Amino acid sequence: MKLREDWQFRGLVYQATDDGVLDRLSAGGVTAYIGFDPTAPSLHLGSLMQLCNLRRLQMAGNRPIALAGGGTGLIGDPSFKAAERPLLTAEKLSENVEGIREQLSRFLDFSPSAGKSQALLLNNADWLTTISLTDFLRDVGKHFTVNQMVAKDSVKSRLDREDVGLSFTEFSYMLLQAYDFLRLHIDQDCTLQLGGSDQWGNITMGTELVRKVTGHSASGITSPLLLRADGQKFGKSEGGNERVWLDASLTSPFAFHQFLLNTDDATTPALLRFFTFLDHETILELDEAIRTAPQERRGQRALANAVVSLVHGEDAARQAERAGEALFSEDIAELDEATLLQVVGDAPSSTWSRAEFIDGVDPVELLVRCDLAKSKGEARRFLEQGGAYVNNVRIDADTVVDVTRALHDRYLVVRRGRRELHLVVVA
RNA sequence: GGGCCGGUGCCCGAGCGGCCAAUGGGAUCUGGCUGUAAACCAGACGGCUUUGCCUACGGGGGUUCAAAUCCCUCCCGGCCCA
Repeated sequence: MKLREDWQFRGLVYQATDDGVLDRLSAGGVTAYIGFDPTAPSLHLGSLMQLCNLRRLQMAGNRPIALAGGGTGLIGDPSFKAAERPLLTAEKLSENVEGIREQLSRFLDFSPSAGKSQALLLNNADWLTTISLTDFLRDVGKHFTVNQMVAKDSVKSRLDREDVGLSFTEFSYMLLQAYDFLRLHIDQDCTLQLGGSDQWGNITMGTELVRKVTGHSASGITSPLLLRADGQKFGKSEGGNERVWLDASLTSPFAFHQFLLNTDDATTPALLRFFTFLDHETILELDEAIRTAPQERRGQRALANAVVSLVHGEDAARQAERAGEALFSEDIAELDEATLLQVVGDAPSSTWSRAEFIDGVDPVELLVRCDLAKSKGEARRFLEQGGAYVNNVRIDADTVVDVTRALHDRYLVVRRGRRELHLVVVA
């Protein structure tokens, strides 16, 4: 299977600078890079597509470069952002870069045995923090007009806004990214940059700079923006709501698995294509299963298992799946101790002394102390609305939670709503 | 530096002296239906020792019986001018 056909089947290409680029990738031997913003100590679901794409092109015999934005992160990418971002400190950034390095190695082959397609991780802080301002303005800035920079869609909304502006710092970002491409082209013979569709403007700045400085042609490919069926962004939300992280300590494999399992029918076929390495035949079968027997959710199951396996390993995926089944379709009180612990194993837990349960614990306090409610008011609300459960039995504000409710005489599985869990161990 | 406009709850955005913990929309959350989905319906959505109290409308100060609302000042943002 040629990479070209595979990428077309999966719909991985949103825009490309030229038609030939997929053929060159299919032939192998191309060096390509994707940038990752080290704005957090872990990559999240939004980066997963880019990770998969790097992996795909490496498997096709090309050389992937993952570029950590330790330098560009100091500035902040304004592309399609509504407002200026707070600047991160250099220390924080280098910490984050380390975390990301770890995760990348699960997706890419960094070992010498990969030969010519051995993956590379670079940090643009290495060159961006050392180049002098005057050199930069002469060597890079000279090649672009403010006119064309202002015309970019990625910054247009910010220029039109009446309440917020666009600082020169952020405006310069696109030049820094263009310079990255130039450096990688000169130092590593890199001829292709990939990214999300929001990166199109930045990528074309890079291909242009490479062409102007070296006379060589460089290419760019963007992937479609991941959207849920209702048009919302997928896997994260700008408003600081929860993201789905690839780091197991930030998003447990169980939570990750559950998230994917709950993907709506309309979005699942796309995610199977973007996030998995399943063959085409299997994917088409799953498409069919989603259409004809949606209640079985075979597509979602395959998606969740494939992605969690990829990110956390097959054992973790199996365990997450088993935990979900036990939690949602079996009577939790029937489980033996070992199984129960496996099921709720990676939920947050706390240990309470037996003495606290002699007279029973106030349900309000229980929810708050289990971090399932942010305040007592919120806890009362959950109880009133019927959104609180102990061992899958709904409780209300008058329920006495004492040790007689404990499973195996020591476990209370406290749940809020559909799937927020906390395990209380009675010691 | 000057002129003008603006800073309200997670976001947008009303309010412009008391009836304001603050209309409305979005997001979010809980429940119902269902397939641990979507759509839809219902409810909740600052905190507490909850018929009341406390904290909140950029920060500080003031006027007033009473301020998100008026005045002063500082900080921050936008537009225009220098």
